[in-house]
Amino acid sequence: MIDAAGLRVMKAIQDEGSFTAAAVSLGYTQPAISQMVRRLEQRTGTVLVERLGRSVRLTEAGQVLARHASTVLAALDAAEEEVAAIAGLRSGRVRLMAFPSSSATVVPHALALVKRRYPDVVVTFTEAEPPESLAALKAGECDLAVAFSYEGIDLSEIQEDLDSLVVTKLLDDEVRLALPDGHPLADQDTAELGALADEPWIAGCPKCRGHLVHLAREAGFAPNVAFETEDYVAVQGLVAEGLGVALIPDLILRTTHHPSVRALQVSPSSRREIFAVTTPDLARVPAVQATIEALVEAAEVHG
Amino acid sequence: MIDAAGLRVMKAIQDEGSFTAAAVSLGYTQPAISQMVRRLEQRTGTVLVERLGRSVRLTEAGQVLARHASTVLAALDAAEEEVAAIAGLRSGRVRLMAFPSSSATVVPHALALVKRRYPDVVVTFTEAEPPESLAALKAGECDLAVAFSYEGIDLSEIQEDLDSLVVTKLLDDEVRLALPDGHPLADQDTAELGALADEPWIAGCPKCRGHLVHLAREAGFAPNVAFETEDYVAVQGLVAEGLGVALIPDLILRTTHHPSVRALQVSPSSRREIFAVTTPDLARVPAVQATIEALVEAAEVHG
DNA sequence: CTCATCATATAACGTTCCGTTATCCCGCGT
DNA sequence: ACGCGGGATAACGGAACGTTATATGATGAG
Repeated sequence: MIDAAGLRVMKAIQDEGSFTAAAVSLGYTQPAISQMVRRLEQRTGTVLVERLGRSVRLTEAGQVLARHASTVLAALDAAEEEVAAIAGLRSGRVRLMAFPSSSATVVPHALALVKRRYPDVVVTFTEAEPPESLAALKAGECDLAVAFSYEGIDLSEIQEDLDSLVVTKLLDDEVRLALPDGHPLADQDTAELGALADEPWIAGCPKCRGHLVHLAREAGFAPNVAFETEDYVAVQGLVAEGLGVALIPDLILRTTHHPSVRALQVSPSSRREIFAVTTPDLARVPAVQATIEALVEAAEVHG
Repeated sequence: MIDAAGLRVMKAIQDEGSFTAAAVSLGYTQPAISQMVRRLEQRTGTVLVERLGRSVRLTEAGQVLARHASTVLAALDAAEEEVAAIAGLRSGRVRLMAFPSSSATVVPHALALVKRRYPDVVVTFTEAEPPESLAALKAGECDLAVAFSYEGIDLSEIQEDLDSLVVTKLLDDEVRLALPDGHPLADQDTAELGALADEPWIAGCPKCRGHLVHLAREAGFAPNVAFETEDYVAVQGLVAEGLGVALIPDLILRTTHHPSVRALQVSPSSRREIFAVTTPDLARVPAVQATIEALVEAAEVHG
């Protein structure tokens, strides 16, 4: 019934004292104001201005509208400014979820980049393995996920999700074989997985364990998984003590490498892909875009 | 750029969880909401809603708009309600100016009527003689004036003003001749003015004095004005003491009639007209209308 | 007192906004 | 596989709102 434009006009009339002056101050022509007032008057069913010969003056009802104008216009401006701030990266929030081994390397670097460039953009960060982070993304609990997929295996499995999501490749992460220092193969650069068929294995997260099983099957054996932990420091500790061997992504080894653990190339080589995932809508949010860009740059450094 | 309708839509989407539900709650169709959101998004240059397969969810920027919606809509509703209250006589203010002798009779009665009918309409009241009250009306210092004009004299003089004003006739007020009790003519019902050519005269307000002079001239003499006061109680006191004779409007005599003062009809008879005056714009303001109506009714009682 | 001037009102017109109906497309659940 | 619920899109009509051109009325100066 009554809108912000009407209030703005009434306020201008009160401030300027005439239709013409109000029109100038609002960048309109005089008849525009004249008609606006007439429309307002017939909508509200009241007289809003007194027409004196030379100038005009607001009636009580007109003054009511002019008085409320400030409130409404201020709130409207505030809303506009807040949105503009988000659009202009002077504000904004990104809820990021990443899996543990990325959160030690690429992610902190990217967060630092974002913070340096856009100090007022807040990136909140939660650790989560790919299945949960993607679920959270779809549930609207996060805006951006850093996930991985072992090449050729469950990539196609997630693919069904990925076609409705925006995926940005960050880096390839070589999977290496971790052996204790005194192990017979420890001095080699490369080892075939089949040569370790009889060793006890130490597995990481469920997804990583799945990958191990897959690779082992291709090498012709079913691994004897003696330990299971998501903590790769613990994995390396177990390996160092000679309690088993493990597959460890290179990204982790570059961060924390136990001195008594040898890391060999696996043959045939296996890698996991790490990428940033978000929804098509969120991909167009400036703060999310900025975070993805920072992740890409951080990945180049760590690649 | 951004208007109240847009905010209302964003809030409805947030509250209802889908475009369709929002459309229903606002009484629109679904495409209307869809387009509204699209327009808002391209105007602000930001993504406002995430389209998930089944439902939608607001982005951060969208939430900002939804949050501000309450403020804006509340202020808008408040403004609308206040104006409606004025239109519905549940509120409103009338600044009334009336000349002294009316303020003792018709005006208080009218004010009581207004207060009884519309308890929340406030009528403020200031005493002023016609020239000032009409000036105040044109200066915007009052909304309604109760004025008088002696018939055939300055009526035409004010007429130039009155064609641009709204005049409502209230009543005719007979002008009577006040004589002291023992005066030779005191026992008559009627007296010719010429018979009092040699008496000392007591004049009221400037306008009344003008009327006296005018009537005397027509009767063939120039009155000897011995006293001049705007207070008609004082006038009657002077008359009672035999210090002079006076013309006094009947309206006053009906309120306060000095026991030793005789009031005769004047021949030829003379009356003053009492009317309510306002501007064409103000005449359409409900509270002003109501006050005029009350004045008319009060005048009928006092007529 | 008349005239120039300034301000509002009105008429006529074009554009934009914003709603509608009719339809298509997609994700999801049976 | 199919139906259904929900959003997007196209086409269209009307109302809102701006413009220019012009009339009307009040005011102040010569």
